[in-house]
Amino acid sequence: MESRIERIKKQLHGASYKLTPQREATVMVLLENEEDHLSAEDVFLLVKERAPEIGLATVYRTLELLTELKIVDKINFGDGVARYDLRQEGATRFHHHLICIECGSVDEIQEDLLGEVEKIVETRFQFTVKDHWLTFHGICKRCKQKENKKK
Amino acid sequence: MESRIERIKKQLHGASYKLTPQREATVMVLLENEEDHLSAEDVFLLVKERAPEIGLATVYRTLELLTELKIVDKINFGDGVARYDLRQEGATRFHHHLICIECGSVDEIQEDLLGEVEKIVETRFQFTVKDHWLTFHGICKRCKQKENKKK
DNA sequence: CTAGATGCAAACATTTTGCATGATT
DNA sequence: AATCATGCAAAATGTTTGCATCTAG
Repeated sequence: MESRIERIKKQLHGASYKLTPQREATVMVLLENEEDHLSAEDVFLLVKERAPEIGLATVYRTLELLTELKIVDKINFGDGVARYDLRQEGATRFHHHLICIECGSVDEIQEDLLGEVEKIVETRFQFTVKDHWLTFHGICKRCKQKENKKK
Repeated sequence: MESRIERIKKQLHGASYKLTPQREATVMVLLENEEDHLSAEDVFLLVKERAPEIGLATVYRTLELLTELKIVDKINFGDGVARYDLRQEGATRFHHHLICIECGSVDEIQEDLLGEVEKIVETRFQFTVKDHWLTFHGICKRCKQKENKKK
């Protein structure tokens, strides 16, 4: 069984990009922090732990590369910082996010909830959907529980 | 019949903000370009036409204010620039966008297509939805017509 | 009259780029 | 060996802030 990291490496190779230690370390960091939504700076600091000589510019260049190859998605939650999120293997659409306006947590929804909605968009607006970006703002489960305990 | 601009002015007043000529000019520009998705710089240049002494910082401060009052929404389509979009009067949710990956056009969908999806999120993830942000990437009607003509 | 708003310039934060050096295929 | 990738520093971009001045209420 081939591991996820190996497949990503092959993807890089396949697109005729060199497999440098810096790129490898960056991919590893992304895999190990799949739950998080790391900024370039975050990735830089984590990569630095295992490859201290790496420069921030290289991280930016690698993340751009991975975005191009659709291995990661670049997201922007409104603060001025770009974050990078691994795409599920084989997924044709980006996953959804739940952002809590109380605690700032970001949860992911892997299921695609937009099948019907995309059909409507395709027929009613004659727009061929290639990808989607859906984010909900609201109150998360955990904060609601906290609220209830107070009462 | 009260005009939209007057109601916005009252909202400003109501929140005890002063109604300066600069703020008025900024709101006018937003109303006159409701279809567009103007950046702060865009707004600045347009406001400058009618109030040449205005400074960019004031535009930023006004746009922040209007965002706070939910008169406009601050959006980020992935390029590093924040754009500002008037919210429909009385709308509790932000409207959706269709971004064409061919020509870069941004169309708006005012109808709320997410009623059912929000219900699922509320029950399945116990997340109370306050607002949503939905963007589709794909090929717009116009670009598809151009494609067909070529054949 | 006074709190709040403005314009300007400087500061900030993030991201991009130029270039000489270094490493991968 | 040749091409592509890297690190560093400088530059570019977009946004925010400090402060003296001004103005709407």
